[in-house]
Amino acid sequence: MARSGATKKVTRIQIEKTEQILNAALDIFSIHGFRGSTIDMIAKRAGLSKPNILYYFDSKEIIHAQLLARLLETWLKPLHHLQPDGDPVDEIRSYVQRKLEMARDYPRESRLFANEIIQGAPHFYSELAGPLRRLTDLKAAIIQSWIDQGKIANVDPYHLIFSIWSTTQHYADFDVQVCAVLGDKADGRFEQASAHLDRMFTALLTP
Amino acid sequence: MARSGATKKVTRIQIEKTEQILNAALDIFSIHGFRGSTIDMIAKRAGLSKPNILYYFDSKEIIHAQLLARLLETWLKPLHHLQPDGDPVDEIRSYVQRKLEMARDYPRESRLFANEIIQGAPHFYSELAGPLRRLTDLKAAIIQSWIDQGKIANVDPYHLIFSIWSTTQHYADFDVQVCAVLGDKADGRFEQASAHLDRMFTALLTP
DNA sequence: AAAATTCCTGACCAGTTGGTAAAGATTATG
DNA sequence: CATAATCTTTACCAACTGGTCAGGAATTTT
Repeated sequence: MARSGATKKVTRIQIEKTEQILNAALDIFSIHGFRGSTIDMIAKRAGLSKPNILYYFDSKEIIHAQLLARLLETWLKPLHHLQPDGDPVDEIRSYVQRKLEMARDYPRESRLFANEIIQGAPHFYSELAGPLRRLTDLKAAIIQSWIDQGKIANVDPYHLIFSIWSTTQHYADFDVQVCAVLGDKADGRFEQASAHLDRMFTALLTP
Repeated sequence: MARSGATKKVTRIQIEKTEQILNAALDIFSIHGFRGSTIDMIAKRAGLSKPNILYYFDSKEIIHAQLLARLLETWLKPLHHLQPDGDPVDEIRSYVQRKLEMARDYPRESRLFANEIIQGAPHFYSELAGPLRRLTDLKAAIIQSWIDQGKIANVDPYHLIFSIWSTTQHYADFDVQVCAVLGDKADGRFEQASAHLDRMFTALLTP
């Protein structure tokens, strides 16, 4: 049975194995989505038996929930960095770059997120309507104040943020398509994307 | 047994029911992906029994394959419209608008596509590397020629196209997130997006 | 309206899936 | 080193899944 709360002591093996399982589960869930993944797939990937997985996590749903819970934290971090001081255009440009780096370095997390949202966020809606919305409101207000001060061009702050999310995550979620279309030019795709997106958002925002 | 090729005559009922089934299947597959969907779900949605579904389509995979086959056609149509004559900036702007209209009017198709790509395009890769790539190459060349003639700003044609795909499809695939973040402003999301994307790509492309 | 064809259903099957129970193997602890 | 606690496996189960089949119902054709 999975350790619940603070009642029992956490052993070395528990730490190792839960990490191992969550890592394997991220591989599987990020590709097949929740319903398309099986505990056996996760077990095989983790090099453990199915009942052994269920010794550490009470159910498939709990593994998934734990991955999503970890995810939001990682996911919102780059947006937290967007601060009112400093040059506005540079602030947004470097947010774009951080987001693109995340797409490059954490594609599994991006796909897990995308899978969940596409399916209507059945396990994640409260996080969207709660923390994500609050943070977005906060940062949209900062962007709006820059607009009001004439420091950046007049854009819809929310849709600017959507554009940043979509263009950067595209390079994680749709990587197969990007590579298929680029062919042998695909090797440098993240550098090309970096330059392109920098140019695009600079052009949009420079007053 | 499913009618194969031109050997047998196609009846009225066959036309109605196959349409009904494909429509229901699009509902289901676009939400749950291939592995996450069951024939029973499709049957229930179509108001038919499971064996009845399998009377018209030999297998679950064939239903999915047929949806994907129809999809590419619809999907590439807006890009076909991008023509070398006419004002370059306007050509691209209206491509963006057509793509956004598709995201608004055909969100299920967009999600079916997204699900397939996120999972590594297991049933669709040849379409990506074949027709999609060829068409993209063609249109990228047109865009490049506009750049060479100094009619639009210097951008990477491929990544410009990726930006258009990602920003527009975002409003279909991530609709739940968009609505959750926008709250009561969500009603006008497509009009806002239209104005925002028009501004963004105009700013990017105007020389 | 009879015959031929097409359509539909209930019962069924074999394989998969999430999850359990109990007993054995390993590790930590007094 | 004995003993308690933790960890792992084998065997298993009930529900679900894709798909089949034989026969009955509806429809079309003659």
